Amino acid sequence: MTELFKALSEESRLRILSLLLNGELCVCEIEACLHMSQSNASRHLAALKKSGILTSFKQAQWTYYQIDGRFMSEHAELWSYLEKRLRLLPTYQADTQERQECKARDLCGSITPYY
Amino acid sequence: MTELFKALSEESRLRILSLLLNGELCVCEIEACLHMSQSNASRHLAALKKSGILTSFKQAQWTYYQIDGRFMSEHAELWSYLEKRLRLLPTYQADTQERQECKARDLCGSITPYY
DNA sequence: GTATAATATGCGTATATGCGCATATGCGGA
DNA sequence: TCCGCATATGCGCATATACGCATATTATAC
Repeated sequence: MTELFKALSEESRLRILSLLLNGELCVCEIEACLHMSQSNASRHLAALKKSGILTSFKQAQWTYYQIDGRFMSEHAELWSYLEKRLRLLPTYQADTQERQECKARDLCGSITPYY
Repeated sequence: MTELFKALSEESRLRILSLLLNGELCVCEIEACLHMSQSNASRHLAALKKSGILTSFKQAQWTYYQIDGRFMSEHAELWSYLEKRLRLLPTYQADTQERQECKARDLCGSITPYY
């Protein structure tokens, strides 16, 4: 239980989660949206995955991370709380904006081109 | 938001919260139930208070801590989640047992003698 | 196979956190 | 007012965590 809260007690990780509310992203996209170093992004994502909040899958040379469905169902109330609060983060608007620009620039060979 | 999760990401503090599910306790009772040092108990309680989860009131020379009503209402979903999970902590049964024995021994001049 | 790109990880450093010990502060009773 | 108990807090130490830099690993394209 502490592991879960530890994972959630870091601002960068909460911002990552807020970005993932709108669907999966690869490491380099997170990196770009949050202006953080590659190693830093990778580590935070690994931490969130280790705690059970995220899952990942590989597509070519990219690793995509997304919210774990099991996490959402097994921690439904916590997740419902998070979902609302993450959108209220002071950084949410700007980060989401970056996300769109990032997708528009098609950084990685977008795996989900049609939307 | 990270402040809240930071407060919750420590096992001793979660155990304290689990004890407070059954009503307010003073520092020395927490100390006795969880077998922790006085300074340690005091600090954890101060941290939980600072994060907005607990409130305190003084009664003679004792400081009593309890879950803050505002926290429960302003973070209703999180609280609902916590309430359930705290009772599932592996330490919950034993800690609660200690709590009863503690109350029975009437460590401090119990402020709520009749129940 | 070789080169290149994306991601993961080892290492060192700075900072944060938990804890014990000692001490300060607050409160009540003699 | 002086003493004793409950609580808070300063200090030092050990450990954990976040970060950057460099390097390893994995996958693709040539």
